[in-house]
Amino acid sequence: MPFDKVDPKVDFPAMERDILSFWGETHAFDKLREINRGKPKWSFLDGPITANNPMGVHHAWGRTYKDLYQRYFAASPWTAPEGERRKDGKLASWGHELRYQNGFDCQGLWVEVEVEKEHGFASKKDIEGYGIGEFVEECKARAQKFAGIQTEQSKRLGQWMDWDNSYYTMSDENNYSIWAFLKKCHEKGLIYKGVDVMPWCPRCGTGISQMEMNEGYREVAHTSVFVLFPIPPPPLTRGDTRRSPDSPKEFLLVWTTTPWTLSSNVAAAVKPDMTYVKVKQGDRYYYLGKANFEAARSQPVQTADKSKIPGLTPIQSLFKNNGAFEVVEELPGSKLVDLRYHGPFDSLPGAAEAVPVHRVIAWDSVTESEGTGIVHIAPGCGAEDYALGKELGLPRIAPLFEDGKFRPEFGFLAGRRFDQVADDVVADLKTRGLLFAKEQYWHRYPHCWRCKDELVYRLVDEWFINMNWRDEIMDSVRQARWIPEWGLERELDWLRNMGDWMISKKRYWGLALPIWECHECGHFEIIGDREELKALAVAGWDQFDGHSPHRPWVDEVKIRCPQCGNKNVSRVKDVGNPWLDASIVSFSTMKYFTDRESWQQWFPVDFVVEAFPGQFRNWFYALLTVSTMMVGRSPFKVLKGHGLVMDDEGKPMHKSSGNAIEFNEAANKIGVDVMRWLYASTPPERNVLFGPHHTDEVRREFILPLWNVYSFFCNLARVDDFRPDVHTCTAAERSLLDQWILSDLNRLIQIAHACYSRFEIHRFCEEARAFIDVLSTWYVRRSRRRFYGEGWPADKRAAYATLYQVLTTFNRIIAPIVPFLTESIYQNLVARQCTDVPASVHHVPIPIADAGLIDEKLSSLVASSLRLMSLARSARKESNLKIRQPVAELVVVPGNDTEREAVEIFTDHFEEEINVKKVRVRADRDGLCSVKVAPNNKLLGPKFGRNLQAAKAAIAAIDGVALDQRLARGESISLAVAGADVPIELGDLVITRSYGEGWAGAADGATVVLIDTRITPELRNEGLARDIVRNVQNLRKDAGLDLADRIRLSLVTDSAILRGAIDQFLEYIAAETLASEIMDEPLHSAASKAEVKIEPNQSVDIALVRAG
RNA sequence: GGGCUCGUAGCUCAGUUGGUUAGAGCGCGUCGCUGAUAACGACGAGGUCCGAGGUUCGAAUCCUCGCGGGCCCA
Repeated sequence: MPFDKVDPKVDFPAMERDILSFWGETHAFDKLREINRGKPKWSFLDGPITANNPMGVHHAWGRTYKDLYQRYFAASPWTAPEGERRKDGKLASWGHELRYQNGFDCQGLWVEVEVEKEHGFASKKDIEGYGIGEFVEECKARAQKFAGIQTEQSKRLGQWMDWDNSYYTMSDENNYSIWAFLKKCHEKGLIYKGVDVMPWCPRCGTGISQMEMNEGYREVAHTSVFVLFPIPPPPLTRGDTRRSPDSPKEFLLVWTTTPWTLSSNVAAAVKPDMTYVKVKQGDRYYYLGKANFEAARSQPVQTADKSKIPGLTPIQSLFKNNGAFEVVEELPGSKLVDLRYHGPFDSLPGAAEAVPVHRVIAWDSVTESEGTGIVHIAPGCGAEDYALGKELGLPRIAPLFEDGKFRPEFGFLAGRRFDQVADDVVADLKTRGLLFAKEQYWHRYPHCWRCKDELVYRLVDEWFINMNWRDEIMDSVRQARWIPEWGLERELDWLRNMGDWMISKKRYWGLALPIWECHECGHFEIIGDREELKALAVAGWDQFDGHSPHRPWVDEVKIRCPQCGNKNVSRVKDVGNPWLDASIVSFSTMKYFTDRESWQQWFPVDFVVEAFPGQFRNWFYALLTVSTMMVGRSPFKVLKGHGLVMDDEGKPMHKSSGNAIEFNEAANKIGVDVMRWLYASTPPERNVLFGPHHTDEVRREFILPLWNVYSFFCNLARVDDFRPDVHTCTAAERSLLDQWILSDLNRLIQIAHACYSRFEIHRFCEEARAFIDVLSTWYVRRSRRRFYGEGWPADKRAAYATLYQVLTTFNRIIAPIVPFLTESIYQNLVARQCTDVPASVHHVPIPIADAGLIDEKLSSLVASSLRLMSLARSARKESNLKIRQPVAELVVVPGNDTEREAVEIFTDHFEEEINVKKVRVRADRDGLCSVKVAPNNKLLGPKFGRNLQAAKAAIAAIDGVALDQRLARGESISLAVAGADVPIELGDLVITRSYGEGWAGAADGATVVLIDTRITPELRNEGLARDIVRNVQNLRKDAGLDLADRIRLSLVTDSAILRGAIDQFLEYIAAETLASEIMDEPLHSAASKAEVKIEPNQSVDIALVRAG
């Protein structure tokens, strides 16, 4: 069957869609699995994608890696790079059996938030009013819907996966598996219910874990206040009439950025070894830190628009604003400790517990740089405050409900949200004379990562896994290979610093924590699976049976307390932290609980790959933790992380900033092969910039050159009826360039195996790009005339056979990266031409290198000639003679033996490429040039040390030409510096040369290339003839003529010079332009004609028409 | 606040144990080449190597201190 015609201007996205249909119709993926069934296993575990929105292009990076490595190992030789070769040359052992299981992350707050948005819900009350069951079903449906959309998008990306077998973290299997894990933790006594002050989202009504909090910091302004804590005067002594007992005149000056927490003040902290001052203003005395008092202050955050953020007034200036003051005493903080004071809101019933215990306490974390040096402590409202209060046994006042509103016992604050009371707190303090100053304070404050509401620190009950076994997890971490390497240290660092794992969330859509807690005696049970629950159930099983283990159904089940016999023990209302859902998948999805034998064959997995921002503390962490608990080892052998996708300008892509690119849009516009190549070629630890600029570059520098070589080959092969099985050649028939390109090809195959198998694909991409560049701009460029002749002489067969082999082999080794393009090429070049070949390129084993074809010497000869060629072009440029103008001679003074040999071997190529009549090699430079001598500091530095400057001066005085000749004769040279004669060697000097009349040159290092610039009349005529040929060719092309069409050509000119050139080179012109006839009179029937100015005042009228 | 890391051309980035005139790709300009090419080639313009000190004959490179960005932790 002839080759299909290849359109050089192909529509890649359309071609990709055709290939997708082809794969579908031929069941190409199923076929591949069939081929590989029973082969050694290669195990990959997919990190689940959040099934909550359609994919963006940033999802495609990781998914490109996942697909390309799976495609590689599905067709790789077992022992890369050598493999095993059978007698018939085919690979004996290749390919692996894979699982191809994709994962969807379905449960969690992010889905809830979207469903809430659809209904316009503002709080948890709305959800409960709507019905938890309904709500949960809608969350399920949403996850299902977007899993479907993402599946279609992933297929478009080219991912070959067992889509019908995708796992969903919301599945019963997954949820019950987590129950088993939690039970195991409980058996080791690691699960506990903790009270903690933690970040809390009042809108979502849930605690926010440490890992989540890190994602939500934003810069905001808060009203901060300087507030006075009055110090009650000591009891009156006899005769003292100056003070009245109920109006204190001494105050602690306290600063806080969260005025609402003053309602819950318990203590005030100072640093004992810090210096404090007592400042007198009017009849009042104020205590505060000395350094704090004197320091300049600045906002912790800056924005681009500085005018938006006012500076902070130094405390000293705040005093100045109120009139004269003086520092009357300096004292250490320790003197303030134990001082009693009146709290700012002691009259509120809710604060009553604290009133009798208000005092100054010692705390080392107080700083001289922030606030006043006296810190307001509210153990119910802040994490550090809580820790300190716990240590000292202080009472904890928790003023807020779940929704962030004050409890009724907080007087004028009752029922109002914490973030809306600052002004009233300030006003109230002011009325009572306790406000010293207020200001707008800019800082980074945590916000809910999903709904963006401000977080608040709140005293809550949550469930935790004690992580005191972190050392075991660290051992697991060390079992894996981390790419990039620093990932290992990063993960260990996280494990060292992390707190206990908070696994509860006060929400609706998620894992139902299997904790049944008895409110009579406080005992709690952790249920390990559904059967266990059924066995323990004393009520509610019927309502639950038939439902997934989710709220609200599972909440119906009551058990009997094994400790106190209470028959009404309910599940805690909490759902699980969503990272639990994804943490278990190396067990749940791989059938640890249901088919242990199969699990053992796939675990630990060979490879996982995900974007690393966040995952060190999320999925990687969760996966390692669970696996270490379950089986005491890392669940993966190799972990690869990659960076973020940025926009064209390097800014992070965000839906909200409007620079995110939808996957579908990009796929339809630029095609996915381009996208995949861009991702594969980016070093994983870097962020990738994604945008028209970068995708165009990929298309231009890789995809198009490949396509062009392919279309060049194919379109010629079609006309010539090339048959790969018939038109073969022997090794001896191959030209040097053929041997060279096969050598480079085989070297590239070696690199390919090394890079794929070590998961360093970007290195291979760079090599492949360089290969295509040199194939296109050198091999094909220099070989194309070999394809043009009639019949099948040996050289033409060699050219065809070689390029065919290069294209098909190269195509196979890049196929995992660009599966569409390569399938299209394979179908045309191989599948349609040969019988008994696999139906898809992805069914073909990836070839191994033939080391016997690798010729390092030849590669360096070609590299040298490319370098010389470049120098020669540079010399031509110097001569101002365009390349169409032939010149008499090219002289090369080689810099080394390889260059000498390259010129001798590739003389023909030099003549054609540089358009010279003769190429000559000269051994020496005598008489060619003048010489300049400069010092080589690298060698002379150590030799002369501090006399280097003097040595340089001596060298500047040397006569270059004489020195050059002496060196060429091998004489020794010495330099008189600072009274000593120091011998000089050849390398100590840098020698540059310039050239004489009639020659133009270029040099690099020891290499010199010269062009004879003297043009004889004959050379000039030939140059003009080439100009004419070129213009005729343009006209042919414009006229839409086919390569092989013959023409009748008319060349009319009144220029004697051009006439002479035409007459002299008539045959040459006719041959080059396929003109069967050249006339010197107008051709009136011509379809194409043009007047062309060859040189100033030298024009020719060209007209042509297809002959016969 | 602590740790890590980065700062080089308009942009994205190389730059080896310190050593000649600091490079590449993209973009820009000039010229050239082309019947596979949406290309390609030659040349050119474009640099406070973040700043200030120090070590050294010599610093983009090593040291110290700043400034700025990123990441991680608090």
